[in-house]
Amino acid sequence: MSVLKDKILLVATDLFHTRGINSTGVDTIVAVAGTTKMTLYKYFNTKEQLIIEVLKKSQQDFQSWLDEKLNSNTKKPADKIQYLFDYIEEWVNSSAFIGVGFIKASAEFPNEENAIHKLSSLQSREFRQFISKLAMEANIKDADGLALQLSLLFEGAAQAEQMKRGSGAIKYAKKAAKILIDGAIKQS
Amino acid sequence: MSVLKDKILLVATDLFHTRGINSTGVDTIVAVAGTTKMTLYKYFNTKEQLIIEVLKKSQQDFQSWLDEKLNSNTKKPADKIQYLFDYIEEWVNSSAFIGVGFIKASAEFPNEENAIHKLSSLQSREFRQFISKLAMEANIKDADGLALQLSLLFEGAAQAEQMKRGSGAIKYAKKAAKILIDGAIKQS
DNA sequence: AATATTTTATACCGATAGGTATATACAAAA
DNA sequence: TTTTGTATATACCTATCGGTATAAAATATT
Repeated sequence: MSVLKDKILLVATDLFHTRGINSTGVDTIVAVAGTTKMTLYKYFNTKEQLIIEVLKKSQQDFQSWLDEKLNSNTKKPADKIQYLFDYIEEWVNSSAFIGVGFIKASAEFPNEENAIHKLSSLQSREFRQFISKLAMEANIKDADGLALQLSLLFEGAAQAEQMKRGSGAIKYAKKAAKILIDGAIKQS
Repeated sequence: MSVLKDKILLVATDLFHTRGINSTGVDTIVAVAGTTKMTLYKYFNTKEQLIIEVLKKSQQDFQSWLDEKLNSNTKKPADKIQYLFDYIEEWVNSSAFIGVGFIKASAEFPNEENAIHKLSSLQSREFRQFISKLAMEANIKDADGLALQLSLLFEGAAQAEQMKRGSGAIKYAKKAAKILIDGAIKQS
């Protein structure tokens, strides 16, 4: 990938999170990235396409980071779900955390027919399925149900952190997750 | 309140939720409301002021509805928290539900210094305190902690419903809430 | 009925939105 | 060294943004 395309993606990601997507013009992006609109539109057909690529990259980066964290922990796969919120907490509390892309995007593009909204919805669903897989490996009976509940805690905590940075919401989300996981295990 | 001001507020509320706040221009609002910009700017100094009044009214309406529901149920105040998510479910599943204003607004105005963001943050905090009061009346020890957890479920479910209408997330949020409430009561 | 006052409608303001036509700078290939 | 193709920069397009000056219409007062 071109170094400039990468720079544009990086800058756009930051600006979208700190100023909002619709409030960030392409002129601002290229100015901060130190390039021009012609260059931007060479790599991205439209602003919508840029938004979509930003969202995809953000989610991929997070998933990769999370996968590695979970795998570096050499425990049995069945135990991964127990550590999920520890890593989520680490991620949320890291200085690099600037929010969850698909949460913000779905708010700015509420129309369910919109391509960006559809992608956000898909990413949310995929993350839930990822949790569900962890739950299944932990032999939890209602894996999908637990995954949905944990994803609500995750999205709620991300939301809370967006409203007030350093809210500490994730700490309580983690506690709630433990209660729900333990309860689900008992019934399995 | 003037009938036209009321109409503008109503139309703006709907458009903000269905199209997004930043994506809805004042021209569109007055066109749908059947009036003109001069009239709008007579009642609201700026678009920001209109947004703020829309947010305040939305939250007041929801709180009033919820209060009445909780009070019409003639149970002891200590039991109200047990029914909280039943009413939230009713509200979310009603056809009138179009989302939670402060959640969307905080996503569109991420800057913590922004007046709209500050209001969103305040409303989220106030709702959490409302839940905390219910928890205290139910003699729950860590009322604030439980309230925070329940608010995460609430905001997560609202988020999920925003991503995919009719997701059924609220049903599982309700189940999770029951587990957390029962657990908190046991420790009190 | 004539005047005074408020409300509404039209037309416009500069700034910025996303996007592009054209020209120039710069490589690599010949 | 000249040619050829690609990447970059400048300038500009139309549409729309939030907001307003001004004039017409409607209402109230005398």
